[in-house]
Amino acid sequence: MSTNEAILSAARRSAQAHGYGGLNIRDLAGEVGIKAASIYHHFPSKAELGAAVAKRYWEDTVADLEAMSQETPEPRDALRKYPQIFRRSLENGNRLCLGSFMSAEYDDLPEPVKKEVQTFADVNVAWIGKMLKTAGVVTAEESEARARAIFAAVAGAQLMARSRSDISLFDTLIESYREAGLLPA
Amino acid sequence: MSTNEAILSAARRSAQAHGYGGLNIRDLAGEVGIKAASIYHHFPSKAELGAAVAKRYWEDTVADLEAMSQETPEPRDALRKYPQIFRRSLENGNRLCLGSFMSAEYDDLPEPVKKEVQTFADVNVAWIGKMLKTAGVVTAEESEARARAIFAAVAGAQLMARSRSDISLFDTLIESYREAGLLPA
DNA sequence: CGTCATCTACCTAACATTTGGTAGGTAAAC
DNA sequence: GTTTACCTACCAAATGTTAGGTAGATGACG
Repeated sequence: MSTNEAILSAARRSAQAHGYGGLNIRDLAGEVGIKAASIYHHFPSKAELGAAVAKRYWEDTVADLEAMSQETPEPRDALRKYPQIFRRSLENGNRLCLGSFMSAEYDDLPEPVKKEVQTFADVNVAWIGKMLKTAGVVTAEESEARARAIFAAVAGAQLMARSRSDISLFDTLIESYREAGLLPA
Repeated sequence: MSTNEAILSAARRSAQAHGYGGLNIRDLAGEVGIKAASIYHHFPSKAELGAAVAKRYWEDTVADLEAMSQETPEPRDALRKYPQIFRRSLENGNRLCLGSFMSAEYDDLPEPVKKEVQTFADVNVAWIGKMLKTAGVVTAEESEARARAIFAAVAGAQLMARSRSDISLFDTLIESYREAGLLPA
């Protein structure tokens, strides 16, 4: 793994735990095993690093979602697996979805970071919407609105589970969404 | 309004916009119209101030919820109004529910603040659960799980709407929850 | 009633630490 | 010999917090 990638991945982990505001150049450098000043050899500023992290985050998410619909061609089944993406963050050190954390911090985010955060939500909603439409769970007109609702609800579930450090709470919340009819059973 | 209350209310507004980490003693003092050092005449530390803010926040929420079930005795109708509490934060300067913001920051919160954040979620879930049970929307055993799901979903909707600075998005998300059957129509 | 001590609510001034960021150097790779 | 990848050493700003002081209100007491 190149140093560049090591920085991006450490920064991502930190940002998922402490947010953009809590992301700290010195600690970040320490985790990568270099000095703080060396970070600036790879990224011109914290803002640009943050934007790069957020960009890579949604790109990885797109890849995960594509892999998911490849492995699970039945859109209903793929949709059922969707919450796993958020679950994995919790498994991985009780971390939050970067998009959720940065949404909370949104007003204080540098402009380039804001853009990428928006895109993260967009790609999620687009994928969910496509699955809904293909599966015929709801009408085509409703599918985008429903996709947004699912995305927001799953993010909320992750937020709540995290504050209790309780992954099983996440599971029961998702199960409740299914029982209520928000997610396909 | 006493200085003490002025501090609490300004701190609350700031924390709802920037989080606990983004809450800043100097700026806070500036908004109240006193100097930073004077804050420490009223609160021993930022941590204790944060805890006081969070405590007052859920106390106010309890009062709002009680008023709501007084004004709207039919629990189904009261439940329908529940999202308004979150909507008001968005109306009031695109602010987030303090509980949501602090849930995101949870790992970095001082201990006294953590406790109050938990309580905020508890009182919300308790109220929603009581309404569900009284209204008979779901079985008594399911009502707590469903209450948690509703709380998490509404918080998620607020988070998403905020990052787009779009209150109407919040409304359509809530409407989607109703259509899907998560919230009573 | 007057005066003296105490308390309240604020202030100025500073301190230590943490932060993002820069200047300039070094040593190996190409 | 230029470029790459890192370093040491520093800076300026921001942050939570403290020390110590002041002006006015309050209350006790001769």
